[in-house]
Amino acid sequence: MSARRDGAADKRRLILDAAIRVFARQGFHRCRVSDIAREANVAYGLVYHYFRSKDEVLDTLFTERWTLLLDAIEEADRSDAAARDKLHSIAGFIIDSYGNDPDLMKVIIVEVTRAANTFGRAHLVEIRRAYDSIAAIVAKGQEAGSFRTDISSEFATLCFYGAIEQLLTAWIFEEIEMSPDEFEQAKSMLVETICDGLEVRSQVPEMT
Amino acid sequence: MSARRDGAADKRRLILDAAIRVFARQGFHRCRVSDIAREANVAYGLVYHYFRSKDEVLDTLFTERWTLLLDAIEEADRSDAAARDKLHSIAGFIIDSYGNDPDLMKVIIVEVTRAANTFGRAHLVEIRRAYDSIAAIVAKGQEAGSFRTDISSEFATLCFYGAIEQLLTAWIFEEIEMSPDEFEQAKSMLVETICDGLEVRSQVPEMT
Amino acid sequence: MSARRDGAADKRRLILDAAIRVFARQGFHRCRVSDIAREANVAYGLVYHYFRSKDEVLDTLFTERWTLLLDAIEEADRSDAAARDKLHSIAGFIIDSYGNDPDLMKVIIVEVTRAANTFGRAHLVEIRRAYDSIAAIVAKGQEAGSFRTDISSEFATLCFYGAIEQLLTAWIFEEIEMSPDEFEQAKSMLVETICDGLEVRSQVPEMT
Amino acid sequence: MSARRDGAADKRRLILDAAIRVFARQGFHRCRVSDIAREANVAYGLVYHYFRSKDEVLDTLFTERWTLLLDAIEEADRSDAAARDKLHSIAGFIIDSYGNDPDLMKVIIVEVTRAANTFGRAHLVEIRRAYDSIAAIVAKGQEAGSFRTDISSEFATLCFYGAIEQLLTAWIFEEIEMSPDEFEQAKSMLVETICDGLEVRSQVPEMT
DNA sequence: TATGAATGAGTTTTCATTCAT
DNA sequence: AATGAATGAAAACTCATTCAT
Repeated sequence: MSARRDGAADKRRLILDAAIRVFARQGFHRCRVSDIAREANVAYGLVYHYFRSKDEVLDTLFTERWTLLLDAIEEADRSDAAARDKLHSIAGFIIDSYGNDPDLMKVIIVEVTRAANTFGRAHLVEIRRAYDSIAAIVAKGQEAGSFRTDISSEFATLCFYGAIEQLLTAWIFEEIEMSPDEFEQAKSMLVETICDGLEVRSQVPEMT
Repeated sequence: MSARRDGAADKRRLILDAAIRVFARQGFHRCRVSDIAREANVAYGLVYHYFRSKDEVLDTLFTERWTLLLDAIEEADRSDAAARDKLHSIAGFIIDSYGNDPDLMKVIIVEVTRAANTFGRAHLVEIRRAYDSIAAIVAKGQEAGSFRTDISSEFATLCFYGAIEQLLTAWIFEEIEMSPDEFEQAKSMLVETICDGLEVRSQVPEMT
Repeated sequence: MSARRDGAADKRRLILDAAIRVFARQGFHRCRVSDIAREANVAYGLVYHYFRSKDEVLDTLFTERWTLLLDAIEEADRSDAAARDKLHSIAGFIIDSYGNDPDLMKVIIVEVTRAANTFGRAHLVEIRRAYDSIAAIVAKGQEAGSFRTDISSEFATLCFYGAIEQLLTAWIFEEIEMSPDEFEQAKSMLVETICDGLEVRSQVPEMT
Repeated sequence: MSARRDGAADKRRLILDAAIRVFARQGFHRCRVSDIAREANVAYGLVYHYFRSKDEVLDTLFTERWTLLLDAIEEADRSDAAARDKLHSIAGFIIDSYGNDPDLMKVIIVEVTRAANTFGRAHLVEIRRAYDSIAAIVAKGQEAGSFRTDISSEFATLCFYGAIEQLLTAWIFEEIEMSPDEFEQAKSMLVETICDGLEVRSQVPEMT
């Protein structure tokens, strides 16, 4: 939280980072606290010095990251951009998060966001807050006339977010290596799919 | 699998059905084998007479259902309908499955399909087979000229399936009660979103 | 509780008896559940099959025995004997209990009755019930004119019971071997001390 | 032990006093070293600067107080008073100790004197020394002809001390508030019970 | 003297699975 | 087929103690 002694090893951070790697590699449940400690090169008990429980380690990881996501969504919302572009920037943030730290995103998605019975439930409020913010963006797009109104903003949000998560899940589990270019393409394709749809537009040209 | 002694209580089925309820209620991990036995009104050991392990119970549940889904997808594919209608029928099958047996679908989605680290991984092949079949439908739509080709069929599939799953997840965890009508609407809105997109189509009428 | 298969080893009883020996030898806290299991020649988990926790094992041991004591006190109370004789029979019951099963009494006294901070507190109600019953006997003695009334029955009870417990504690920890005769003597001396007092009676005016 | 830098806060004493409160409140086992430190407003490690271990803190507390008791017994013994009065003064000292510092006496009784399996065993020698000194007083009373000789001095001591301890235990756990007057009464009643007995003396008067 | 981060051994409890009947 | 007692491996968590400043 505060700037600890510069240069000195911040063991708390060390533990958190080790946990990301271990959770990503073995999954939260298959990983013992001792695995985290060993990965962090730290004594067993130190994990409990900094965190009340193994759960709290994951909670911390999630909250750290999810806060950034919520900020990003809100920032996107505050801009003057078109709703479509706002969605692009949100998809972009999430995909870039994955690009920059795939292990962390894997943990967050697999262990929290999709773990509906355990941590997903525990963090339901925060997760829903993201949905709500996205829905607000869609709603403004509807008011502005650029988004259709026969599909509720909540429904649209589920589709949008569901598509993103499924995409990342595929990357994670198919262990697909993505190039920076491919990330950019994915962002665009995602927004195009959700905003323009898969169907070829009824070609008007022939009207000419 | 087969019709056992007719009329006699099929304890195996009893156990499977009890497992659905218990898994749905408590989650796979929070439920003990004894919970299943008690719910089924059956002796502890009988579960192990019919199933090699607790895992196998869930595996069985998943496979039973997923086979139906694969059949439904293939049947949809075999029809002459437009790609869009095929997608509608697939979404329809999944949503109806939820409508008819929400507990079972909850278990399948929460414990298998989204449990990327555990059963999701174990059933990756079967899950991917569904994706592939859907992707084939999309590809045919592209060949037929009704679906755009700048979005790969695999990518489109991820968006489509991700949207469905996110939708069901919301119903499950928000504990939203849905009427038959709302189910129908959801099917349509889903297909419309994915096929037509959220954006209002550039109005051509003025051409007239 | 019920008559289990006669002759067959009643593992529950086996565990309880093993626990008495182990608790007596090492003390409740210094003894691990695995020690009980090993002493009983039984698998670790079986202890938890029959008892919810290590605590429950001790609770059971205590309650089994304490119930007998309460019965003995009440039976003594119901007799027509003089208050003094009732006290004798209570002291007798406790001392005989020790004589017959010193390990069990050691456990009960050391781990429950004197463990004021842990199990003593948990069983305060039952312990107090014994005090109350004894006090009732004293009170009747007072009403009958044989016991002095300037010392409250509660106070008298504390002295009486405290003396017994201290006596047993000494036997337990000094590891004094007592012969049956000595036990009988102890009973009498205890009652004499409490009822007649240590001081020599004002000698013999009646001689004159 | 020694008079440390006068005026300066004697952290060692601070820790001891804090330990009394914490031990009394939570019990020795339920209290962590950090609880003592926090209660004393002192750094964690300082406890270990002054004491080798958590045990040593309790040992110190016990020994400090028990030494006073031993002194008091010996002083009583040295006086010319009757044995009965000596016992009164010993009971008085213990009861006053409780009156003046109930927390400390609670700790000593609950955690040491009655904790037969742990600290009671460790301090058996010192505890026995008190018994021996009391027994010596009784023995002198017997020699002087005021105490009956058919009850051994050791036995008498157990009754006397057991009664006192049971009394204090009741006060401690029933959380009975005692007034100074009641303390005085308790002292007298205790001695009367032990010396004169509970029974009404066989009335000789009628002989006259 | 004073601080508090760092260490790691120790134990209960859970529960899937096996097995004798 | 049916029962439920018996087995034992596995891991989180606690906390006394040490140690570097």
